[in-house]
Amino acid sequence: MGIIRKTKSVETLIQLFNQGEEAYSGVYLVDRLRKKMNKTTVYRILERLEDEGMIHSFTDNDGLTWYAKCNGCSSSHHADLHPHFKCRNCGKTVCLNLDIAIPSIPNRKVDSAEFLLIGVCEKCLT
Amino acid sequence: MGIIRKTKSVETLIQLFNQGEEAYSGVYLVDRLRKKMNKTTVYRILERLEDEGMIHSFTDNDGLTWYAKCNGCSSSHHADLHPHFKCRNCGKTVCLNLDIAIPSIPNRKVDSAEFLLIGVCEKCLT
DNA sequence: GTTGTTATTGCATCAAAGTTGCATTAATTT
DNA sequence: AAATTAATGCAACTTTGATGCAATAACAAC
Ligand SMILES: [Mn+2]
Ligand SMILES: [Mn+2]
Ligand SMILES: [Zn+2]
Ligand SMILES: [Zn+2]
Repeated sequence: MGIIRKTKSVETLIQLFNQGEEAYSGVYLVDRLRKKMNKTTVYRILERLEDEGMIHSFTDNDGLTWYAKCNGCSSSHHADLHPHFKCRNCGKTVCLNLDIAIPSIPNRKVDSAEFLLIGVCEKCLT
Repeated sequence: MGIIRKTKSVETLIQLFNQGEEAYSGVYLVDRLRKKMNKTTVYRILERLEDEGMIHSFTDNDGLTWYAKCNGCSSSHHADLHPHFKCRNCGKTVCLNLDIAIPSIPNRKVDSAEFLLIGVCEKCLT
């Protein structure tokens, strides 16, 4: 699993993620690429890019899945323990380059965490 | 909005939440109460209980909605800024009575946060 | 207790976000 | 250039939840 062939569709998505540090929801990507590729293709490429360690995904408070470029991940190791920020006004969502302290909980093993901050972004504040 | 009439179905759900400190997913509740009430009714009562401030909801990493009893909330004020823990083995999910420090982010206003810890619960560890 | 009002429920139907099976197409290998 | 097989498109499906509407049942007024 993972990307094996560099198709036109794969290139399109990779380029999109490399453009900015923004995160994109699956829904948004399907709509934005509607004319270039099928929705099934979008989701399958996202899955492969994630397997490869090129992007990571997370779930927002509405249950939607978001995707963003990884920083220092590989197919063998996904190191994406950072919070995300979602603007409840414009929807723009980004990765936050912050360390979050994972609280240790007695008698439980914590493997991963999803931390989503919801608020108003810089643009929407002014 | 909010509960107005104490129906049998409402009583059933309230009792369920008062039994333990566990969280329940909508899917689980619909299935568990399948013989007592319609799934539409389950979701509508959950909505009303949340409006009332009796329960709160959050979204897990699979996009499912979970519900749990509130501690000190009212219809006017929902104070549920606490993390949740989900066992990836048995699925059991609970509220954690921990303070989480909401990081302040320059130029952004943070209103709320969802913090989900994923790991293995006490029972599944042993 | 009976009657009237309207919140609540059940049922059918719909909607959105993905997922799956399968035939076709197009990268990549030989 | 031909063969191989990963990737794609399309249609159909699944799951979670929401909605419209007629029937029912709380609750208030008498
Ligand atoms: Mn991220
Ligand atoms: Mn909780
Ligand atoms: Zn914004
Ligand atoms: Zn467990």
